[in-house]
Amino acid sequence: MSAKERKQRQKTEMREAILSTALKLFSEEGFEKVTMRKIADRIEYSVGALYLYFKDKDEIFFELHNKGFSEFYKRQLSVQDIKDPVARVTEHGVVYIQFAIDNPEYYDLMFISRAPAKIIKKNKDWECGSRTYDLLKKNIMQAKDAGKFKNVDLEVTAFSLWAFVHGIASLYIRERILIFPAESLKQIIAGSLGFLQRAY
Amino acid sequence: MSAKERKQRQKTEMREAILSTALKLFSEEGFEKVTMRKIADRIEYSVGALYLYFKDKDEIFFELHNKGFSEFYKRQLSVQDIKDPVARVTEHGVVYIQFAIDNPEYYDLMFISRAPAKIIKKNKDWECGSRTYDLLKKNIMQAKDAGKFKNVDLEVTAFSLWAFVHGIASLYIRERILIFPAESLKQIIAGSLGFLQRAY
DNA sequence: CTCATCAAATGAACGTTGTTCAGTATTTAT
DNA sequence: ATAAATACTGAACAACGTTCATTTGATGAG
Repeated sequence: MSAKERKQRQKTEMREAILSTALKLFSEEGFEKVTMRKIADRIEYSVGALYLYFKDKDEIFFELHNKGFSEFYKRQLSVQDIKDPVARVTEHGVVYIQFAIDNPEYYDLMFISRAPAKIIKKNKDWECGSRTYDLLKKNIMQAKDAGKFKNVDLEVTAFSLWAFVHGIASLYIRERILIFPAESLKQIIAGSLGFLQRAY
Repeated sequence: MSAKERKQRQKTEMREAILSTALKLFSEEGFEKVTMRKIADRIEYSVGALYLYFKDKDEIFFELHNKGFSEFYKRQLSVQDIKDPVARVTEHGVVYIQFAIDNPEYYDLMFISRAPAKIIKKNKDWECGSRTYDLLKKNIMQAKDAGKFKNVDLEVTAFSLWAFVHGIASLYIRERILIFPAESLKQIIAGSLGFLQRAY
């Protein structure tokens, strides 16, 4: 059955080619500038060919959104190196914001854009996101054992921390904090992460 | 000079007609579905006519964004009824999120969408936003006098509170919190506002 | 009242976009 | 070698924001 296997391999190879080309365009010009025709041009196929491998543009973006989460999870996992569970929780936030700053296009696609939302809705569980979320919750629980986050629900705590860092990241990416001069921005963000720790 | 005056009046009337039609479409179908042709159809003018009153679509959206801020400020101003300055700060957050839930399209345009960003950038100061922000800072200072927010910079505090509620609002609007069942969502949000108070 | 002037409004046209599908080329199986 | 299945093409479609040569309609002068 090597024929069928090869077929399968070629199919996934083509999918990968499309995705990596989309990713390149996407990083170069931002995901709003990525068009089906540009992708097709780069891989030297016709536009129509793309639709043999992906249902529509949103499906391509959904796959990129997954790739983003894979990189995101890797970064979040690195906080486990830290011994102190409380510092670990804080580091989740630092890493979160750093990811958003380093990969604004990815972040946008993952947490802001409506593009992959349809599929997220359909899948209902959003597995790629919850993996990281579970990690955060685990570390919050360990911080609880160390005496922090007393008298507050775990779900509420996790959501609060997420909302906080997402708020910072999304205001930054969608350019709503031009009020602050670029120099002081870093300090304000660092300061606000400090502020949040008062709630521990 | 009544002729010129009438001209002027007609000009602003037309602008208002365009804006209110755009607003209607916008509330009915969401701002991403609003097209120049649909606006033109409704007011029974040709597409080209719109461009005699607005430079481009973004300018229309920028005006709507301003209208949104006007309503937003009205709501935020209502917190001044509350005597206790600390409760007042908390109420800023409650009102903020309620506004986002009641007017998701407005909120999107005001704080998430890229549509009015160009003009925001050009104007540089974002007056409509800073008016509310100043109100918040004033109330934070009064809460400081009442013994809260000790040892933390005013700018950092204000930004932190904003980022927090914006995080909640934007995750809600861009449908990233489908994880939580709809029933418990309200409680989680209420809980997280409680969580934030631990940092006061 | 008539006519020239000028702003206001039109709508066809342009260059995009995502998506489709009848037709063509290529590969596979007999 | 030939038939069947699969892969691919690219013209075409509808909808988008935007532009501009043309037409319309109101205004004021003679």
